Amino acid sequence: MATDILNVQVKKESMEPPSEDKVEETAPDIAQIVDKENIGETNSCDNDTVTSNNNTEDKNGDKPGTPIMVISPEGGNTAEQLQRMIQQQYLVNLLQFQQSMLQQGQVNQAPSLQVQHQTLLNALDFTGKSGETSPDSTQNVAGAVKERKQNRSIEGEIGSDNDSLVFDDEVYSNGEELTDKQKSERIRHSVGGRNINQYGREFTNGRPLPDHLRVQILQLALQGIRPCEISRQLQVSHGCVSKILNRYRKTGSINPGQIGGSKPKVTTPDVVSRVRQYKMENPQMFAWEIRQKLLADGICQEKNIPSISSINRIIRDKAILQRRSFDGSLKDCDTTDMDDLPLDTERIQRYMISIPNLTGNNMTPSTEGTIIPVQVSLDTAQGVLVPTVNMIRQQYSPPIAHQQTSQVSPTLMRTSPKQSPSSIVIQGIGNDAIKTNENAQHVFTVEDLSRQKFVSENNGHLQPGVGTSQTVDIGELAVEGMKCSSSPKSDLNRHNLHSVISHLITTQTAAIMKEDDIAAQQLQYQNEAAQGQSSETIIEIDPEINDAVSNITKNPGTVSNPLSPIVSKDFSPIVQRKFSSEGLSIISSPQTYTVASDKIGSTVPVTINIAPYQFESSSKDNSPQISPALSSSHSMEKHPQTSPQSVGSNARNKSRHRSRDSSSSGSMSPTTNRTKSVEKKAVSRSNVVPAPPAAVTYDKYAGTPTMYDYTLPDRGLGTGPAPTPRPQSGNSVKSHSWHCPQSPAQLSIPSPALSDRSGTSPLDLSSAPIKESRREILKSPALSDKGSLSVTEENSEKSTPQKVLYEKNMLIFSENEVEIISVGNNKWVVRNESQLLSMTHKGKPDGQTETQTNKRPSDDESGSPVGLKIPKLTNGNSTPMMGHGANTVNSSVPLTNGNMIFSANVSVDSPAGRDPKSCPVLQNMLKPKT
DNA sequence: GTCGTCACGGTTGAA
DNA sequence: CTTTCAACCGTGACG
Repeated sequence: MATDILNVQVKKESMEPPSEDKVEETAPDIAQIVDKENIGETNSCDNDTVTSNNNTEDKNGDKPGTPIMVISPEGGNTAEQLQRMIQQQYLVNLLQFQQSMLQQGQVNQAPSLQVQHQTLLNALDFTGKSGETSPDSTQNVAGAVKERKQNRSIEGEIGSDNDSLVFDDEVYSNGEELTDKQKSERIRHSVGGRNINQYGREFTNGRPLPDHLRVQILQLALQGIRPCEISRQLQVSHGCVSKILNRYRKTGSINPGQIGGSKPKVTTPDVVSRVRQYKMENPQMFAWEIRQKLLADGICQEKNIPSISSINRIIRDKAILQRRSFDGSLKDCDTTDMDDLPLDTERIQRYMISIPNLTGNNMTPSTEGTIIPVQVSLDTAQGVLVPTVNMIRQQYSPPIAHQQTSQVSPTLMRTSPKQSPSSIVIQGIGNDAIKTNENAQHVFTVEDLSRQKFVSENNGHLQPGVGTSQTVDIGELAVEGMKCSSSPKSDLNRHNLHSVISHLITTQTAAIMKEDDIAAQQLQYQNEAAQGQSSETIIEIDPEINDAVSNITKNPGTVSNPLSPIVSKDFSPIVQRKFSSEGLSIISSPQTYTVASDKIGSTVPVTINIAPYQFESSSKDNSPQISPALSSSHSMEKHPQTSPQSVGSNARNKSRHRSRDSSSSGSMSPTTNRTKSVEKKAVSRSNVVPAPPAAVTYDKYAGTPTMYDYTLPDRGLGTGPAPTPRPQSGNSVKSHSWHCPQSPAQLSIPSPALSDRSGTSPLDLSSAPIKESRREILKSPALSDKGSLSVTEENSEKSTPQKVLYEKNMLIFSENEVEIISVGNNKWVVRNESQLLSMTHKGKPDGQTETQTNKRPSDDESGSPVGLKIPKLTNGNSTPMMGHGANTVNSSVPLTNGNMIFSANVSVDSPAGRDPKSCPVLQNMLKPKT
């Protein structure tokens, strides 16, 4: 009351200081003060209602009933007023406290008022030298106020005090009689940032609790009063009381923290240069290693050491700069000679797909026609093939997206007018699920890409910068992509996922192809495959390719034939899983690096269903970072000459073949007539084991292919412990960058993975809450159908999962696929939401792109917002990329609270006969959010 | 009923 | 000067 009045008077009217005698009142005189206050006809409320008051007139300025004690028209200077105000407030606080004690019958137990007096002052600790302040000394108080002015805005402080002290008479007159509804209503109608909390006390959102209340909270707590009681008594939310008391316990202070302002910048130019230097000296260095080195070298101290993310940013910026310069160099290349190169585009495509990092990197859902160029450069110095991935970021977080676009390889972005009739849609590359669709409507073939100036290959040598010098650790890129995923959402992608999916299901379900159609497509595809037109089903190894593969395999580090971007004719590692006999399939491509001397990007249209995946972390067979599907592919890699049937269980093989057939059916033109003989032929051919490209790569690392799953956490950037090499060499993602000499734990870098998982990398999602729906999914018809194995099942067979990383579900529709990843409870991530969105608008294929020349994203940077104008890839027939809306805006938008987004594009294949709604995950997603 | 936690909407001030 | 961003705030809901 009195306190409130005082504060209000000072702040609002900033005028009359309290009468001098009041100021000099000391604790023993509280009774006197009380009397005066009461005399002041200020309150209609009783003494118990300490906070009640009549400040309304303060607000309104015209309301009678101003306490006498406060009014003093001839107020002194502002400092004096403030000083007096504080003193008065302090006294009132004491009064309130005493009253509270009385209420609780603790008055006798309370310390003397003098003691309380001093205690309160100490608790306030205005200047950090609270012991010097004394209510008896006006000068001291004034000094305290002055010091406070220096540290914090005195106005703000007063204002904060006011926040809790100014009450609306209307509110207060009702006092506790207000119902919750009324209170909430008041809060709703609060004006000027002032609100009324559930206890009826007015507060200003965002401003700290006034000091006197803080002190009271502390005092009451020290008296043994329970927080809930304090909360009620002081009309402060219990959360606030808890917070303040916790702070007091932890820090010994009840003062609020510093509000606003910025931390001193730690990424000084010196640090930046050092980081870049370290990275340049050792490109495989992890961010945490760099961090450690900064400390070791004395560049930084613990207090000003840049964070892992900062270091990564520095590195990324550097890489971007390099990429830009690299792109510039590519522009000068003569590409005319490349147009007629007889490249096997499908193989290139497959290899593209097989590259592990594509998934993780392609965080931003590419718009249609997005090509993810992949460079596999030869690190001759180390005798290791170092895959380099160029990411095309269509958009997204302005800074990142902008940077990412610069990484696009110009060669890939240039679309050759010549188009292959194969009509392989290049939409993007799914990291682990690739499906070709016979219905591919988007014609942008790998051949197109191949016709692009594949730079140096034609010249028989790797171009500097393309190869080793421009090598970018895939892990970093993947991490970068991951980070990108968390970037701000695109405003253009505000579509409600629920509505989108609903629409999808509605429209796509009706369009599901029938079994006959699927079979026909399979036949066609197989026929074509037999003719060597389709790489998907081609299992027979082309002698040339085989030789090339062999050569590369034997000399992985010395492969220098630029004209052999394709090592293997068949992308055998693509593991296809058919989950049902209905033509639904999930295809996982083992992520293996392929020896492609240039950047290749491709997309395969895929039809799908709902195929739940589960990634499980395991220190045993399967690395948690590799999808089960990849693991399964491993066996193939181990036995490259073994026919697919010999790999794994019969059921698996069967399912694999089925899925292959199913998926492959989508990649061919439906116009071709298919005969049974052709089918048989194709089948027989399919038994021939293709040379696995995986064998070509990374012999240095136990001869295991380097694979990278988008599930991989930050590998190269080191937010956590360096992942241990995968036990299964075949599937393990191995790169020198993985071999960390020192665990981050030694660096005191917190990593949840340390305690319970030894083989996971820092950003491993396994830390994310696990959906318990695994069992559900296994039970779901989609997976249990006819004994077909789900990836999850397969994975569980191989190893005992210690922790489920997350759950991935594939929404597969006739021509599109949406990958939905469940990360924790009610947290969903849609990897290629843009596709999802574009699917819903598929009725309006973008026809404006027909003649448009593809431009590098960097070219578009200047003119348009990043990601808004996406280069449209067209085929030679000027067929616009369809179905994925060239104008579709990238949207790795976290659903709900999804904190991670994986936006790798996944191609889709022929329609599946399964009802998408059978997916439990989808069902959950479609549930109205409560 | 109590209490810790956290999302939310807000404020603040340095960059 | 405005904008951005990251700190903080108290509240209220949740478990």
